[in-house]
Amino acid sequence: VQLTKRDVVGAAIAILDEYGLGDLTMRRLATSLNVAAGALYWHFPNKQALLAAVADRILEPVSAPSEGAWDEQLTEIATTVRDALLAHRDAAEIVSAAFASRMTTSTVVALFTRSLRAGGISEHDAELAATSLLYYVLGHTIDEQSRIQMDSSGALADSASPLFESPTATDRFTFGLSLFIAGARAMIKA
Amino acid sequence: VQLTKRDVVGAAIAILDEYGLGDLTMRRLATSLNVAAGALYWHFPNKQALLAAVADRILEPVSAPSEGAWDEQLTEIATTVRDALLAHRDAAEIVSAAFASRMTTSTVVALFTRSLRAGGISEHDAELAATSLLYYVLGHTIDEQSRIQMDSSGALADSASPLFESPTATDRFTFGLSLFIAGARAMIKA
DNA sequence: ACCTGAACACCGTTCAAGT
DNA sequence: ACCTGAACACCGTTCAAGT
Repeated sequence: VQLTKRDVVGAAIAILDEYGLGDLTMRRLATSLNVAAGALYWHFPNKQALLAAVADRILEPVSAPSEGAWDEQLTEIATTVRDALLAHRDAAEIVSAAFASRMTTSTVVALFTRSLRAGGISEHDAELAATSLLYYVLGHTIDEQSRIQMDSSGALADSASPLFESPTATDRFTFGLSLFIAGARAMIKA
Repeated sequence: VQLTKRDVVGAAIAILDEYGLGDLTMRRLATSLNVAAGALYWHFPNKQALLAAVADRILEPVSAPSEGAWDEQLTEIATTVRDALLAHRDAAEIVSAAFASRMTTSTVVALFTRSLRAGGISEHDAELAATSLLYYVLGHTIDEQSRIQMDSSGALADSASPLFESPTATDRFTFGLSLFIAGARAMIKA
């Protein structure tokens, strides 16, 4: 059978979850697909493009928020994004790089922008605020996820999955999120 | 003469400014110092530690803010950090990685925390807010700096330095910063 | 104490040639 | 159209041996 882009991305995520980004090399990935390394370059122009596809797949579960107040929608989207990132090892770093390289097709910024507009913020300001919020979510989750990696040497006997959400990390995330929303609310009143 | 850590970090920053992070390899760095690659490993245990030292050097110009209102202090610190990052190519990425690896000796979070405390926020909340703000500053500047790199192919005939601050980028930065400060202000009133 | 030379075990990417 | 084999030009890191 033939190799599809979907297969390649799936295998990449499998390596990611089991061994981490440091071990996600083109050669290793090719081996796990029983294929020569060069074969990957027929499907993707380079590693960066492959990682962008991985980032898109990671963000796939993020969808439009449920009906509700704009601030509740922001919270829902941000939480969903964080959950999607925590579901795969080093995902925050990969998605962050994909955004920086502008190779992702993700719509998270658009989702944030729409909810902020619903709150009565101008299109221009909503876009700026949306990217600011994304910086926060990515920054927080990268930090959180790198801490998980460091702690994994100290082998904690906790949940079944190695990728669990620490309750205090969730609290810290929620705190920064509400700080942001309070700022947006203040901007609306002014 | 002998090689000092300071020399190594200085040479690393010189390569950074001229060729970027992608070209900052241990071998290239050693060559620029007229030394064998192995010599670097007498001064630093590994590349990560070297980059952490580079990050510390980049943040050296960041110092305590002048006397004034807490919100003005926050703005001053954040602006100084951004300026320090924009002064060297790919600096935001390096500093971000250094923070994630917890190898930096930088005191920026402490500076942010102190000013927030001066505004009347509890120690606990001030620390959380300080890291949130740092995530924003780093996220924004990484994005901004990666854009500079992409544009440099389109060769813009602008300032003398290739590392200039785009006025609109500064506006965007200030917007997110004031959003954050508005959130902090709302928290104080509550 | 500080550095060299040479090696080890890798990388991403390209490309003629095969099917 | 899709993939292999083999090469090119690199990496970070280690370590005996030198001074």
